Amino acid sequence: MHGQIAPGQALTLRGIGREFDVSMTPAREAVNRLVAEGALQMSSSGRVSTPELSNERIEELAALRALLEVELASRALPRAHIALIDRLQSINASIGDVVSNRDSVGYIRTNLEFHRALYLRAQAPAMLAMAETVWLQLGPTMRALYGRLRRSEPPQYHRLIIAALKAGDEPGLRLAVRSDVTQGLRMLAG
Amino acid sequence: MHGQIAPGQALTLRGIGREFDVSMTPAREAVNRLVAEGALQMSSSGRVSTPELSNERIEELAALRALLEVELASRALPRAHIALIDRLQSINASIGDVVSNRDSVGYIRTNLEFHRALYLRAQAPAMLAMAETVWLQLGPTMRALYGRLRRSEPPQYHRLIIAALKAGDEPGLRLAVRSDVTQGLRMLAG
DNA sequence: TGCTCTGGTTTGTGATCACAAACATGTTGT
DNA sequence: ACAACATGTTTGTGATCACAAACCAGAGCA
Repeated sequence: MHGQIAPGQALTLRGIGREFDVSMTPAREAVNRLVAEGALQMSSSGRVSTPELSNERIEELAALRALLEVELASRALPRAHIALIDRLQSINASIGDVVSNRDSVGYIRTNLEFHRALYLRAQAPAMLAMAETVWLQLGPTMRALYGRLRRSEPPQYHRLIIAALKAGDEPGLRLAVRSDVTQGLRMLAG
Repeated sequence: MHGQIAPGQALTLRGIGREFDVSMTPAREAVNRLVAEGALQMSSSGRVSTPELSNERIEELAALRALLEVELASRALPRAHIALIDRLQSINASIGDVVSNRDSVGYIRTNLEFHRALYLRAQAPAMLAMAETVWLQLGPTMRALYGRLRRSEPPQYHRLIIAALKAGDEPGLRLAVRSDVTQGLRMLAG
């Protein structure tokens, strides 16, 4: 999810087992779960690797993010108190740190932490789980994205999201979330 | 997905293995995948069972169905030729057969087949996969639903969906799909 | 130089086993 | 009568093994 593995990277059960000092069995279980969620792809012969997403697939997943996350943000809006907004601003500030360190994994993780903190207030665990499944599918690709656009500051739309939350402006919030979610990925697919 | 298992039904790895004449290992893999997709729940001690969904969860999953399936139908609309509409009408007719046989599993399966046939035209595999994940989570609950409302005819909204497809009426299609998807589940939750 | 075959090696799969935790059941004590 | 306990059984977990399929590199040939 955090882009620690590049797209197309092959994985073996014995290799994963060695890496985490377990036998093949727990590695198999973990891999099976990730395949079920679409985070890893499995060839007909059973070999697993991180997926290399086509442009069509990236656009589809971006559309899914927009669909799900706009709804989650909308549901979180009436429950968004000042403590949440403070926390979002704090997370957003720490994105600046990782950005200056050229830490792509840290950037992705902190960015998703921003979104998750907001969506947790929606009280919609199944919907949040689906959004996280999409994040999981996009993880390796987001790493590649970060390599292309050399960011120097936190995402601009995060400020708009916070502003809309403060103002209780639902249409503005929906637009801001949709923009934030599709912005980067559209560039990658194009 | 088809409601063959009632909500709250407990499953054991050895039991599944016996039922399908395999050892625990393939049963374990299948169960793990289904747990990852939310189709089965696993207690802290590792016992698995079909979930008994709370009303809040049912409403959330209904909202997810509406969100995803309205989008899928909308994407399928420009590609919906006469052959697809014929097929949808054929499937819809066969719902009448299973309904008269009080065959709840057949009813659920045919109903989902109707939706899948439409959504396949959307050319959005990731989105369709998410919709099917929701169906999977709702499977046991839909069986219980069928027991309460004793249907005597195909879903009324299926006719509206077909009519909207014929007319190329996107707003009408969205409304019809949303109604069809939320109608039954709302009754179950209420 | 490029293609095909052919060994050896790697890899996933399913089965089986040992073990500990959890469960159910019957017993005992108050 | 009821609760606490003890015991025997069920169950999931992780490890290991045998095996077949897939992969890969090098040799041979056109």
